[in-house]
Amino acid sequence: MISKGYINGTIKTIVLKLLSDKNRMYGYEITQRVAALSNDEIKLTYGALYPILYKLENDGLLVATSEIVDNRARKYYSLTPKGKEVAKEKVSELQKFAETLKIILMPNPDSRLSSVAWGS
Amino acid sequence: MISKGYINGTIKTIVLKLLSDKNRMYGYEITQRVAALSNDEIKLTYGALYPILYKLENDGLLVATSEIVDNRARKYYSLTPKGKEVAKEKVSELQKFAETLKIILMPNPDSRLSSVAWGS
DNA sequence: TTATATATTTAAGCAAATTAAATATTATGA
DNA sequence: TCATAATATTTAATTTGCTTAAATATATAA
Repeated sequence: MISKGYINGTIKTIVLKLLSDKNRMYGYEITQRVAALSNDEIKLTYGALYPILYKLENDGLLVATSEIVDNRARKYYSLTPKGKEVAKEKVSELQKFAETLKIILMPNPDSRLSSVAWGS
Repeated sequence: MISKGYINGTIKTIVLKLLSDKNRMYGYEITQRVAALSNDEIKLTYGALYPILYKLENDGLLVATSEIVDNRARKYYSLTPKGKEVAKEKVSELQKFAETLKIILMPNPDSRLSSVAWGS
C-alpha cells in the first residue's frame, strides 16, 4: 500500500479521468476502479471521495442522477461538457507532473559525480 | 506551472532524493534544483520547505551545519545513515506511485468500449 | 447469525501546504 | 543612486484537503 500522502491533490483529477473513460459511474464504483487499476495500492477513502464529487457537481463539472438498483440507492455521475474540457487539461497536467516526478526521482548512476554533472 | 496541489505529500521524499544525490545542500539550493529539474514547473515554497527540513532533522534523518558564505548565512543539510535508509524506501515508493499514476491516466484508445474492455 | 460486500453521507480533527511578512546582504540595471 | 532582483532563512496565521469514524441500510455468503 502506497503511503497515503502521495495521492493528495490528485484525487479530483483521477475522478475526472475515470469519468472520461466511462460516461457513468457511481462513487463506490470509482473507489473499486482505482483499487483495481492500482493493484490495491491506492484506496480512495469515502470521506475524501464523496465531498470531491459534490464539489465537482457544484462547480458544474459533473451531473448526478440517483437511481435504485437492487434495492440500493446509487448516484451516478457524468461529465458535463465543461467537465470534459477541464478533465482534458487536468489529466494532461497530472501526466506531466508524473513525468517530472520520474525525472526528479531518476536513479543517479554515480552520485559522487553530481557536482560535476549538475554544476555546484 | 503545474497546479500546486500535485506536489502535496511528495516534498519530503523529493528532499530526501536530492540529498541522496548530493551529500550537502542548503534550503535555497534545494528549491533551485527542483525548479531546474522540473523546467520551472515545480516551485517549492519556503513556507513548505523549511519546516520540512526541520522536521526531517528532528526525526534524525538529516543533520544541519550552519556556515557563513559571502557574508550570508547558510545551513547545509546532509542525510544521516538512517536518512539514507528512509530515502531509499520513500523514493522507491514514490517511483511506484508515479508509475501507478501513469497507468491510471493512460489514454484510453476508445472510451466507448470501456464497458466491454473493463467490465461494467 | 455473523461477517462481508454493497452504497452513501457527513462531522470532527489533523496534517500539510499557502500566504505573507520579517530580516539581511549582494548584485544589477535604469 | 535608487530601485529591484537575487540570495538566504525564519515563522505565524490561515486555509485546504484528507483521515477517521460513526450513522444508515440492504444483500449475500459462510
